[in-house]
Amino acid sequence: VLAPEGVVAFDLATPCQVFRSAPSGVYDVRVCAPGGPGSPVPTTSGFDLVVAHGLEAVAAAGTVIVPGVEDVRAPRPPELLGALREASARGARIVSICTGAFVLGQAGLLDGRRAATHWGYADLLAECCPGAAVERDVLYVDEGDLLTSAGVAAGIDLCLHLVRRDLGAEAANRVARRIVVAPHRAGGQAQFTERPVPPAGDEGLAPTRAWMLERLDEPLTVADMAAHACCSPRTFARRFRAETGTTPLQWFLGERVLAARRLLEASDLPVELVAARCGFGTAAGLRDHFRRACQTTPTAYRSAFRTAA
DNA sequence: AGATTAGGCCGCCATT
DNA sequence: ACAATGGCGGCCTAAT
Repeated sequence: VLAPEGVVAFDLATPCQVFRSAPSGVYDVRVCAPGGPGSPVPTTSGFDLVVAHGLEAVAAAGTVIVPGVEDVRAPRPPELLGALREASARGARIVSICTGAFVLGQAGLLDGRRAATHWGYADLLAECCPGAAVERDVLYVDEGDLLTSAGVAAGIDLCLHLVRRDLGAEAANRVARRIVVAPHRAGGQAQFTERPVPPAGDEGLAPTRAWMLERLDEPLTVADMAAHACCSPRTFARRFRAETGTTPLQWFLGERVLAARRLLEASDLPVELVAARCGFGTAAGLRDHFRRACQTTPTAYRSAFRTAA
């Protein structure tokens, strides 16, 4: 995604590649499983790549990613805006990174939708695009067929989110490992955390988070967590937000869902047991949070991503 | 599914 | 003066 000139998003070992058509500045991403449609290029990852170029590619793409633009006010070519509108109307996923949201705005795709952009441009976007509900403090916004992200790094988070949705948590983790970034930053996470660098290893609350991860299946309360961190619940919550950008419970629930996804992908445990292992008291609880995070049910997710053992 | 209840979150403020 | 803390009350979310 960071590649400035029409090349590759992640790298050849990942299941996702991005191309840019030179004149329009439109990226086209294809993610496809082995044996999928298009002109597959074999890779070492087990996933094939499909190469596509130009505005014609937008007409066929399942996902179109619009990268950041420098002059956000500059009017974009009408043929580009038209191609984006058509793609969207036909059901393609439209994605923007950073200031790419301004292009979507010009195409009218943000009206009535929630959207994110770089923090330095949020006010301007709201101004240029009065119909859009600009979310200022999130890494990215997933509206299903419209996804927008804050700065470039948040664009990586968003793309990982896409890979996770398309190919499952395991594939996303492989990509994350390969490109050396954190495996999962949820979209709702704040753009700013009080500490510029997240405390690594044994600093701050990291040990407590590690401790929590080992107890995903236990009904921990914030009071319990605070006790482990040796401070009051109030202070714990405050420090937690400063370090992670979320609240203790939200982070914990997110990790539980992630664990559930991994279990669903890698095992045949009944949903009831998956729920129990991941700290959801009941399968209903799991379904509830699962739907919220993944827009599907655990069973549907499993049948889509269960890796043949 | 809907209502009740327990627990979490956050602004505010006094205290350290 | 200043920064961090922790308790309280009210609103909101999650669990039952």
